[in-house]
Amino acid sequence: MISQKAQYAFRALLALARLDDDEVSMISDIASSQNIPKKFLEQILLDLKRHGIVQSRRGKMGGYLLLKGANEITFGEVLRIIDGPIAPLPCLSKMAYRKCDGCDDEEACEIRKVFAKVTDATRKILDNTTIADAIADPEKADIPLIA
Amino acid sequence: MISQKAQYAFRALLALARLDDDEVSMISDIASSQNIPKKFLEQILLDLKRHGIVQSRRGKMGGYLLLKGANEITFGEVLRIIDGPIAPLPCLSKMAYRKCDGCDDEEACEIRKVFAKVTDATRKILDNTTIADAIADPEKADIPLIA
DNA sequence: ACTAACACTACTAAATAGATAGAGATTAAG
DNA sequence: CTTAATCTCTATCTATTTAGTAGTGTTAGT
Repeated sequence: MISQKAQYAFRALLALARLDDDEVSMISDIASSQNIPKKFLEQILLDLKRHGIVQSRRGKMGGYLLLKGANEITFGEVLRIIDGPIAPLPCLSKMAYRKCDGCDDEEACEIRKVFAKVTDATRKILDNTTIADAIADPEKADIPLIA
Repeated sequence: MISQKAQYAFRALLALARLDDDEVSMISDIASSQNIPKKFLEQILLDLKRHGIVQSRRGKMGGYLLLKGANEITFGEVLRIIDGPIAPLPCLSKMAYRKCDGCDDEEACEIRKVFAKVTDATRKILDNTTIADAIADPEKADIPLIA
């Protein structure tokens, strides 16, 4: 399961992606429209800001907006920021590789082989689906990415 | 990430699958050969037993062995027993469906659509890979399951 | 200056993960 | 039939993570 926090992050980003150009959205507006606890959302957006996904304007008339284009923000990228590694085993993670406890021979590990397939399949989807794709026409989203 | 417990379960099952017919393996042997805390493994095997995956013999000369054939035990099945639902969102789980908090229209949810693909891909792999497959010749394991 | 907005840090409660402890039940062997 | 080996079961424990709350600080528009 992905965390509640990650779900909130996706909801917020989808909301921001639907804004018109140069329009901003306040934390409290996103919080109420997306059913997210305001103070929690604050932290999430701040985190996304630090990672270069969104930007903010302070003071009156301030708010949040995307920094990158919606078509440049992948689900994988966001999930890694909020929830950490996508790989189901530490030994399969690119961003946080670690040998599994008590595993001597990684190359021979049968468990690793099976979950390597899962990881590949998951990455192919999440790293090739952007916020823009998700908002776009559902029919289009089903067209294979690799022609 | 799958839990440490699930990793232990897989290691134990792979070890049991490598036994000769009618041979049994003691918890302590599996624990020491697979680097698993013994008392923890006890609980895991008991759980697998209750779910009809392994069987046990008590008393002297006792131990554990598989109940089902290694070619009938899928990774998905084991993972569901130990870690619970495979789906990354509650609204995508078959075994433990639940509406996501604050989600009104499930059919329209863009997040759900993206993660539905992840879930399908993951299930295809985990529900079609058995303990026997994992132990078998690695070349064979790469042959697509659906011809 | 006032006020509306984001920024930051710290704290907390509940759940989960990863065990550990110890008494009980069963069985083989002497 | 007693002993020792082995699985069975329930309870407990600690650390970490999750999900959130609180409060103070900073910035910007009017």
